[in-house]
Amino acid sequence: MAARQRRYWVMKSEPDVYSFEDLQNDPEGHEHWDGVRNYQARNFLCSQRVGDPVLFYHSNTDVPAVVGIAKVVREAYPDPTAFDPNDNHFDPRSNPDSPTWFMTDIAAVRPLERSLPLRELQQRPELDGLALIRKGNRLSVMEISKAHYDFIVSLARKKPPSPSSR
DNA sequence: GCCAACGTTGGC
DNA sequence: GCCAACGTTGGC
Repeated sequence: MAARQRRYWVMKSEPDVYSFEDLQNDPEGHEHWDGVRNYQARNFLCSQRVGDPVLFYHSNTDVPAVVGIAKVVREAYPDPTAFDPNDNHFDPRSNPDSPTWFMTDIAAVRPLERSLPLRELQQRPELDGLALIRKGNRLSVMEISKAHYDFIVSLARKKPPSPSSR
């Protein structure tokens, strides 16, 4: 059977809550991505396959930016926080017999050579249409095209734009 | 802290 | 099924 086409992802996290450094330093080498309670993001999670590359994005911080590369190491399985009445993400409609919410495990691969601020990404015409830079975007898990993924990874190897050129 | 964008809820 | 109200996200 032919292998499924590789898909590429962006996953957002607030660095005050869980940063890329936290992922790198995780004693188990990976972290489960729980707490997703948006159907579109859930569907993306369930489409992830082991080995898929993930861009790690820091949101809700001084300089929102893509900071590192991770990868999927375990495919979707039920998110137990949905069953826990004491958890912030408790959802009484999800029951263990037919769970509504899922999570995947991801592991850090490496940090980018330099982090790429949202502001800079928004200025690159090559990234037109990228969901991450669309205003009002609130998804914590998004798909990204291979072209956009490759462009972002290569952009991190280039020098940042000089302030005078803005 | 403000506010725009968006998803969800619930009255009708 | 429509849509106003509300809550949340997240850039600024």
